[in-house]
Order: sequence, then structure tokens, then C-alpha cells
Amino acid sequence: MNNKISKSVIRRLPRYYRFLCELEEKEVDRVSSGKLAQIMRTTASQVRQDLNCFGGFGHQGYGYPVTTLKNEIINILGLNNHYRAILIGAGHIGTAIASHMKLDKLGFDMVGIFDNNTAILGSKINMLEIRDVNSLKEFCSNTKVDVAFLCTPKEAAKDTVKKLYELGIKNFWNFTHYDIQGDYPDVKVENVHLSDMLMTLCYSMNEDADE
Amino acid sequence: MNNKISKSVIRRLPRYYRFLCELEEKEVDRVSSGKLAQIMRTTASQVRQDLNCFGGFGHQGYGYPVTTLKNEIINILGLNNHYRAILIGAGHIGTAIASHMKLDKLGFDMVGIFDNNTAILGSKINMLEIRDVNSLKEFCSNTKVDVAFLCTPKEAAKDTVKKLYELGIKNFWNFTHYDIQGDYPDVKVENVHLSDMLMTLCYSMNEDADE
DNA sequence: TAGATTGTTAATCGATTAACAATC
DNA sequence: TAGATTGTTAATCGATTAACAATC
Repeated sequence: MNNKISKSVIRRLPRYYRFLCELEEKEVDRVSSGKLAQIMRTTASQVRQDLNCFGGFGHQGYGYPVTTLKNEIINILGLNNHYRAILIGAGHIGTAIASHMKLDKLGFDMVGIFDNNTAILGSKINMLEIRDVNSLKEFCSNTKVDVAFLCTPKEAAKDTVKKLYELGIKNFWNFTHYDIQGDYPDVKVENVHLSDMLMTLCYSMNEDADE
Repeated sequence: MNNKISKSVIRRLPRYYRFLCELEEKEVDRVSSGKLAQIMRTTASQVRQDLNCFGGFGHQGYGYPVTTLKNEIINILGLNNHYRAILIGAGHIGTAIASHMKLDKLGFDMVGIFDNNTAILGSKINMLEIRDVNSLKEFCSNTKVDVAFLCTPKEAAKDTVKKLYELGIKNFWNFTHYDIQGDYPDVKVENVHLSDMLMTLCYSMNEDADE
């Protein structure tokens, strides 16, 4: 069953999950691949292919049971894991991540926030004190950390990752333009390059004008 | 030359652009597809294919001139356009976008910021006053707006987009989970679904454990 | 000239879509 | 049973990689 799921399939799973949550809220208890395809704006064929990567959750002539399928996806993604996360860089983006996202619903517990700006050390975000980034080593020796959310300026990123890597942290949610994977091929990285995405939008806004 | 560039190519352009800027800063004045491939962590073949979509910028036996190529990409992406943008929702993410990103370098000018929280109306982000979202119509009748950055809570998104669409705004940078494209097939949307990306990271953190 | 490196065509690989027998 | 809808195989489509002649 588990013969290497492709990245494209994985990237669609969160969307299935979201839509299944919505269906569940509306107390819909079954859904066909056709209906799901419509919500996802794809084909029924793709929906069936995707879901079948993980096992036969559907029933012929009936469709897929919403709650069961939702729970399966929670399991596949590992949203019930409660990984321990730290935030490095409590600027605007870091603060947004730490305070505005429902991290616990996504399988993450924020356990520490670090910055190097002495002016904000000690103040709190979401009940968590902002600590000096120099206290990272000490912190990690007392607390297991699974993943770091990297929201520093680009210049600080390389050194910070080096430190974190040496402390055994191998998972990164990277908001900087520092190419972590390039220097550390064994880590797991999810990059969020906001400016890249904005440039892509810029291109599509341009597209029509060109013709 | 312009026979429909694929989305995959477009999504790589911002990275070419970034790396070319870095090379330029280091005063490198030419670069081969092989070297670029190494920086981009792809193949020389892909680099040449990508760049050739837009014209022959390279010279045999020499490579690509860094500055020329960078400027071409600026043109292709339209980063020299200065589109006029408004921000809807001045919460943490909205504020991060408006204050921390170098929007002008990416071809965007922030011209207005809107929120419905009366407590923050009138205060400023990056020299721009936060306006009442109800004054949108009036604002748009005086000021040309090309694109909206949508950073509201999900519940507010649908109504807000309806309003904006009726005011003639057809481009969106969407941070909410509201599916704009689904309701308005003619608009250009770039979605940023942070929680989806975090779930993807969650999956890859899980991956090893599973085997 | 010889070496390097492009532009471009062909080959491969992977992802999406179509089709349909199985079956609830 | 008849209709609906799955699981799965085959066909298509698109994107990536390899190869190589052209040429700076």
C-alpha cells in the first residue's frame, strides 16, 4: 500500500482534509469521488487515485464515509502527533505564526519563542515568553524540540540553522530565503517563500497585457 | 516564443531571479546553465529549457550574462510594473505583509489598508492609515487599485471578495481558505495556505517513523 | 584551433485522465 | 434487481532529462 506516495498527492491531502471538515460540520456523512472532485476542482478519477494510495476507504455504489475518511487523513498526515515546535524570530511573520494559527489543530505545540532583539525579550506572545536566542542550547537540553519555525532575517538564517542542526533539530518550516536543504540534505524542510509567490501573481497579472 | 509557458516554469522564475541577484551582488558577470543548475538544485538541461522559453539569452561556449538575464526575468515577471495594492485585514499576517516585505522591489505599491476593527482604525502601518473597510467603495472611486491582499478571517472573505470584485478588482493574493477561483473563474489568484504547508511538513516529519 | 556551452530535438519519466469490470 | 460508484488498469498528457549538433 505504501509504495512511495508522490509529493503531488501529499500536497492535495490538506485540501481533502479541509473540505472533509467542512462536510462534517454540515453533517454530511458520505461523499462520492465526483462530489469531492467538484469541491476540489479536479476530476473524480484523481480523487479515487489519490485516496486509493492509502487504502480502499470507499464503498461501491455508496461513496466515501466523511468522518472515517477525515480521520484516515488525520492519521496519514500525522496531525495527531503534537510535535514540539520552537519559533526563531519574533518579528511580524513569526508573531503571526505563533499567535494567529491554530497550531494545536495541526499537530504542533509551540514550546519556545526566541529572538535576538533585547528590546522584546521577556515580553509574551500567546502566553509564551520571548527568550534570548543565545539561550537556545540550554533550552534544548531541557526540552525536546521536534521542529523549528525559522522567521529570522536572511542574514541570520545560516548561523541559526547551524546551531539548531547541531542541537539535533532536523525539521524546519522555513520562511527565509536561506536554502537549508542545500547545506543539510538530510533535513526535512517546508519552504514558504512569500515573495516568490507574489512574483508569480505579478506574472499572471501581466499575462493578459502581453498578448 | 510565447506559446504558453507552463506553470512549473513560472514558479521557478522567482528563484532564478533571486539567485541572479545574488550573483550580481558578488559581481559575477556570467553563469553557465550547469552552475545555475547547481545553485537551483536541478539539471543544466532544465535550466536551458526554462530560459529558452523566453528567448536565447545565452551564448555558446560562454554561458548567460548575469545582469542581462536578471533584467529579462524582471521583465518577464513584470516586477517593474508597480501595481497598486490594497490590504484587507490588518491582523498579524496582514501587518507582516504590509510592513515587512519589500513590496516595491516586487512591483507592488501599497496604497491602502483596511480593517473592520474600530479599535485600530486610524493607526498606521508603514505610514499608511488603517481605514474602515466600509470606506472601500469610496476609496476605489478615487484610486485605481490593481490587486487586493486578502488577510481577513475566513468568515469575512466571501463577502469581502464579492465587494472587491464588484469594484472591479480581479487580482488577489489570498491568505484565507476561501476558494475565490471557485466562485469567480475569471480572476487571478495566488493562494497562500500556510496551514496546508504546515500539514505537508507534518507528513514528511512522520514519513520516516512509518517505515 | 580546441574547449566550453548553448539551443533544440528526442527519450524518459511521472502525473493526470479515461474507461470499465466489480460490487454494494 | 437496477443504479451508483468504487478500485484499478490502460491511455494520454505534460514535464523532466539526455543527447548532440551548432557555434562562440
